[in-house]
Amino acid sequence: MKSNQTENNLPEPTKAELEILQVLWEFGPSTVRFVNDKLNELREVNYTSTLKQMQILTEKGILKRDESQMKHIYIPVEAEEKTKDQLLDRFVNTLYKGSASKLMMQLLGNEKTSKKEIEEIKRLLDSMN
Amino acid sequence: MKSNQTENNLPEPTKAELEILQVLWEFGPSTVRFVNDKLNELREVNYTSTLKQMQILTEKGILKRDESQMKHIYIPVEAEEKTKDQLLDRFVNTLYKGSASKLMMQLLGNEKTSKKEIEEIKRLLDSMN
DNA sequence: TTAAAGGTACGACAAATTTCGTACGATACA
DNA sequence: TGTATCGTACGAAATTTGTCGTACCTTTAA
Repeated sequence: MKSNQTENNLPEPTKAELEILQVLWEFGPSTVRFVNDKLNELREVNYTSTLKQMQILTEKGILKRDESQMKHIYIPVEAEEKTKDQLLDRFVNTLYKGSASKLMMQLLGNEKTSKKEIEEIKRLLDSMN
Repeated sequence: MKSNQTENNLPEPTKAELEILQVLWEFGPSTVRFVNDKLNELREVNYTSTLKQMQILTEKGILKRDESQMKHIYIPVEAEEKTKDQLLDRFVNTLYKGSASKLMMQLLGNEKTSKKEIEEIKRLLDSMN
């Protein structure tokens, strides 16, 4: 048996799970039906597939749900920022040995990062002082 | 059938594949034995498992190999920077809707990013003007 | 009061990824 | 020259992840 846990003991969200989290982050606590509809704007997914995923996410402790009504309402346990922090952390560690500035360099060297974005970042840093 | 391709048509490296790439990036072209030994410093892996992975990576066109000797030498096809660019790009798009500055904010808000790192980033930006 | 619509539960299947056993060829050297 | 060692090839098992069919419950409205 292999356990796939982050340092604070939350299982790593998979790709499909992340898709669901994104919807919940964007639109707040939602029903399976709502999430499934959103997903279907991007690709075809069966309702029960989404349902199953959300049930698994609940088992894993990534989502919790309000069962007081027939239409269960699902809610992320951790705040968006916190989960993203974990993912970012893992990403930086994996690819850049934990060096944020290395990641930055990559980002700045990347042609996809626009001048406008760079200005934005500069402003951000200056305002931190 | 589901194809998992990046925009420039390279299959996405999986987790285990990434581990192998890291070793090759760090130590340069290597034999399976060498890579396997490195991996085993982190976790137990069977030699033939690593071999198989590297063969798959070669089939996918992510690695190429020099078969002129009995001990084949494996080499990444794309430069480290390029592959990381792709991964970073995907990461930013997935989690931050493509906004590099949003990622930055997350990075700066993250307690794991040290003051020293932040200074480093500032210097970097200033030197870009 | 029943049929349709919409909900959950859950086992089973499918696909992708990872790991490994076994076969067998090369090399080294006692 | 034979046997231990080290290499590759490759099918298949194991695991993880993703999808779906079916059963069955609840609500709604004719």
